[in-house]
Amino acid sequence: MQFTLQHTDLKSQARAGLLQTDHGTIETPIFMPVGTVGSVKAVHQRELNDDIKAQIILGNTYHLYLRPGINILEKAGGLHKFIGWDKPILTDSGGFQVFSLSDTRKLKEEGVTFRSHIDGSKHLFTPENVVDIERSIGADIIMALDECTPGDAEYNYAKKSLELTLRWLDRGVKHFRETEPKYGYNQSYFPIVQGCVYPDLRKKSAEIIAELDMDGNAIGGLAVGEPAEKMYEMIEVVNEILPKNKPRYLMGVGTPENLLEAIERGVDMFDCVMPTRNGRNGMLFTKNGTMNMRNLKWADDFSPIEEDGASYVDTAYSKAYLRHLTMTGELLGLQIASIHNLAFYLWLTKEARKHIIEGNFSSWKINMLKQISNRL
RNA sequence: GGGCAGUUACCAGAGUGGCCAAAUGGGGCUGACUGUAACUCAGCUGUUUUAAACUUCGGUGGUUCGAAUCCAUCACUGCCCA
Repeated sequence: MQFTLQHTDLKSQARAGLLQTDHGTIETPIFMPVGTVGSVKAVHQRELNDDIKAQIILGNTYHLYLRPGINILEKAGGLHKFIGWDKPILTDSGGFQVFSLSDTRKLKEEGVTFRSHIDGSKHLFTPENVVDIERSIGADIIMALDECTPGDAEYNYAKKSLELTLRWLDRGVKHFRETEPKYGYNQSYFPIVQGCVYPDLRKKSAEIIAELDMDGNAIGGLAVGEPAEKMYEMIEVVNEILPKNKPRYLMGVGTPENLLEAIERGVDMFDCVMPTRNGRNGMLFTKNGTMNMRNLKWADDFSPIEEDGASYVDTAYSKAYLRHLTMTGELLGLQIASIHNLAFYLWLTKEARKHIIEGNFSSWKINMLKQISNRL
């Protein structure tokens, strides 16, 4: 994998780059749609490709390991083939499930034991076997197993949690270097910076990770309950240290505003369930602000979903129709909202990239922030 | 014509003397959602902007300290028998 920095903004840390993988080149900054169990919910691969113009999507190790299981994925020849997607894929390690399924997991030095949310069966994830599983899934970018520390964690807990994550990281990197990809193309292993909202922990974490000199680096444990200002502050602290010639991936973030603020602070890659999940729940993001499609005011608004929106669905359908689909629980409503939101997110990062290259990112961002903060 | 059952909020429907502005579900309104156990979750849904109070349970009249609940009567609806 190769990362090329094309432009760096003069007034900020924002950068535009190219990330080359064996499944194609990714133009950064980039938003990556989340396809947890091997599908971006309610969106066809063809729409993902042709309409949304996704360049890379996510899968999740924990979920894919439980279903369909590693055997099936190996028989299929890897996730790309299984799902019919020949562009890059990134898999999260299950670190987020350590956080989100905290009721059914136990952390130990060796790794983390989960109770399956499906049948209650017990499973052990270790830094090593997660690498193995991710080798079997065959994503282009695979993530280290970490503990995603809650945003409101006490210092002592955050410190211990970080130390465990770092010990896991050592083991994971070692195992990654000792193993080979299974499907004839390269995989890159991204370590994850933790440290909650504590600058010294974040610094320490970033320094150790910078030393490893992996193909790219991730910032995790943000947008998990801490104030947005803290998140921005942590990004600044971390990006001061993480190598400039490697892509930086801010995990699980976020709102359109979060994306712009993070891009300004030197982040290159994002993923978030927000465009798809909120879309399914009737919320639309547009360049003029957000809309709750269940609101009565759209009932007889026959204007396009978004005039000059990023997707064909924006002009193919009216607000009134989308509201109707949403209110009646029609599947088409989930599809339209998901396509719209993802197309908007991809448009937003593409536009950011364009303005970084043009050298007017900051003024564009200020204006954009104003627009997207509206409530329509 | 006779018999029986029924009429409760937007809809369906519980409640059969005080704990009832009235269960529950649906519908509706408004929020929330950040590396997806999420087509999910929360609040509100008689009126008065809150407190508190006021007006309601087909209509009218009555019994009672007190009625959605008991009685009388009228109206309407459904089912059954002619």
